[in-house]
Amino acid sequence: MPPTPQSPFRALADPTRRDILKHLATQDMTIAQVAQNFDMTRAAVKKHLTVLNDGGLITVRARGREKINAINKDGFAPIFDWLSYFDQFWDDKLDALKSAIEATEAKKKDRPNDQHDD
Amino acid sequence: MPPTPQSPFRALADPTRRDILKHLATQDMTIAQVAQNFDMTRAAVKKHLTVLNDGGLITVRARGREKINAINKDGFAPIFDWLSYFDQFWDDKLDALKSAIEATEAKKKDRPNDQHDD
DNA sequence: TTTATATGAAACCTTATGGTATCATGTCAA
DNA sequence: TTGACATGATACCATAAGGTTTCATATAAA
Repeated sequence: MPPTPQSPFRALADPTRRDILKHLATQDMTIAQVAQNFDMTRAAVKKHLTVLNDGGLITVRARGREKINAINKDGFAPIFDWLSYFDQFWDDKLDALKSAIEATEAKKKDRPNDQHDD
Repeated sequence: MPPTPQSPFRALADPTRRDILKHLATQDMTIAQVAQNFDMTRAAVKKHLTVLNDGGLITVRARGREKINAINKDGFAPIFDWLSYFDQFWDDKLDALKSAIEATEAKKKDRPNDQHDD
């Protein structure tokens, strides 16, 4: 079944799903691994992962009987695109973000191999 | 009653509310004015405006019997803050955004009164 | 003051959402 | 092959969400 495309905004609406993304940002994880971080059943976590996948915010690949969930940075593009519509109203916010980006890049220059592992 | 603080992410989850924000970006509007742009009752639009207000994405001020709804750019800060957590994983996306910011700023310098219409 | 207008609020309906429990299926390991 | 394990899928439940209608209230205009 092809993943039902849906707005990533809906996927971000739930705090549990936002938490899941933060966990997945540190490393790719199986469903069970994700579920370990939450006080709910694996089935519930799996549902959240389905919504995140439908929203394009994660990708899922099989590894034997396991499903490896990984953050999909490209899936966030629609969010940035939508936010950019407001650019002209938010110059100060964007300036701050721009500074943050530059700070991040400077940090990376210091530690070029700061990577997450799978 | 103080507006119930809530996640702006939830406020952005609904496409109608995202549309409302685009309209409010062009000009402040009364509830009735906002409702004119949608094929639903004023009461339904008012509910959406309440959610947007709870999420901090708009402000509401009274003008006589009217309520003027205005976009609240500061309300988007939590969204940028949250997204910035992922900076280290998204450098290319952020680079693109940075370019977009710079392009926007250059454009503003050229046409300081550039306004979009829907 | 009377009437029209703009909003507020409540009751109600339908569907979506977030959760559970249970069972089926596919894959790994003895 | 057999048993354990990771996931898939379904049924079910309670509540939230998005919408309507209706009525109340506050302000504007005659």
